[in-house]
Amino acid sequence: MSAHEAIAFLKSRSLGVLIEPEIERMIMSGEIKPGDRINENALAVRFGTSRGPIREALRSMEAGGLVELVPNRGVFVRSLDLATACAIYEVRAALFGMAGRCAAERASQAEVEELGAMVADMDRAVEAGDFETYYPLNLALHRAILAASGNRLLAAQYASLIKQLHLYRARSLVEGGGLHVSNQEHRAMVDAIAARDAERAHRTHFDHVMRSLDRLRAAPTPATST
Amino acid sequence: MSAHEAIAFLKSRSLGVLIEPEIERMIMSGEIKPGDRINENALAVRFGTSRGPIREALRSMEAGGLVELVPNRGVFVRSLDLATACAIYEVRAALFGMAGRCAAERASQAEVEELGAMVADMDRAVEAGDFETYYPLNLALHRAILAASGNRLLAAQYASLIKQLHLYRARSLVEGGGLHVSNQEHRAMVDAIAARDAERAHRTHFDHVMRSLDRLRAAPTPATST
DNA sequence: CCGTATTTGTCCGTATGTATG
DNA sequence: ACATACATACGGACAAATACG
Repeated sequence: MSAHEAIAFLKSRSLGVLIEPEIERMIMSGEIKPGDRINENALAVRFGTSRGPIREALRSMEAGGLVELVPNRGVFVRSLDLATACAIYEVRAALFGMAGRCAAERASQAEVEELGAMVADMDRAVEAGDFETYYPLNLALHRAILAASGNRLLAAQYASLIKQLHLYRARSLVEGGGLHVSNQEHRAMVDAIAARDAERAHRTHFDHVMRSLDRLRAAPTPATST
Repeated sequence: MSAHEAIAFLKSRSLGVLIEPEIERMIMSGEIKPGDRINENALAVRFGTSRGPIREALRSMEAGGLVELVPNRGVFVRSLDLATACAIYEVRAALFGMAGRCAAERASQAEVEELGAMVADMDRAVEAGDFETYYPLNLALHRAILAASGNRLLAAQYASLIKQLHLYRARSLVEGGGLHVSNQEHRAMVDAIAARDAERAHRTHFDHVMRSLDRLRAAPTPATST
């Protein structure tokens, strides 16, 4: 009875825990934008609860870096400037490099083959010029590498950073620009993992993110429109 | 008027924010131990507030990895097993390596000299066999390197990991064992920063933590007493 | 510069779920 | 296995601070 299981799951969790991912989704989808103030009462009526669980969820999200709590003023969706985005990229590079190292040491053979298949799919997407397919594949590859690292904390921290990067207004430039030329970097990363070469995996994964950081720094002040 | 400033500071913060570091201190000092359940009512009467701010503070601490919230059961001080502690060490190594790299690129000359002085102090403490002095110097050196990295997020994440490591029951073995022989590693780290050699700084800092991880893994199941 | 309205911060009461005898 | 005691989870209301006219 999946219905009973679902109800049991719902009842096994506090409302705050259930509400938190919903608010996250509202931020990620752009329904609420960086800099916007979040009205506790509005959210409470929207979710049909009181303000207590809302406040708890927001408190948890503050620790995750998605919102800022200003005393007696309210909670604001965090807005990242370029310098902060670069700082996040540096941490991300460190974590991703470590993920590559751990994956080279600990990934199962099945995981290695899965990574190789993903890069092959991305190659085909690049050949076909199909960036609508390439972008989610890119995200999936990164997630798969973090999963293959066998370090849950590493994966969680990395995922948290990715969420925070969505709060950088000009992120479209970074996401869109130059991705098609970087699949050879993906190939080098997965090759190093397949060769069980921890040092090379570490370096290729680290450099991959650091090159993205270079592009981010090089990007001029972007046009804010669209 | 520091008194007025203090009062203004107190009033500028919500109670939950003020209570959070107090609960943290109770955990760090051992007043509440890993695995213990935290009674919200008891904390509320202790701090002279209602349970609302307590719950908010605990919710924030959950995101920091210090406590676990079990629905309808309560909050428990997190208890780390060896595997989780090792996972934290891996993330810590990644962050610390990046901190060394950034410090080599961005530390001010004054900061470099300060780091050198700290290592010299630690050398003298080792010579004198004064480990009561050595240990806090060791912590201070690590903090100074993170500060010199110029990346606030990096420093915050690293500090969070150090807090979490206090929840590993057998940490005394890691803290006490083999520290006196590692000051040559500190010397190598600071030398690399002083030479502005980012690659070497990255490697020496990374290896420094990874060697600690090796000692942690090599440590047999410890005696739980004392 | 002041009064008003809105929102946050806090407290308390009640219900539900868990643990224990 | 049942009933009791206890702690948590939620809702609602009051007070304080801020923003606006």
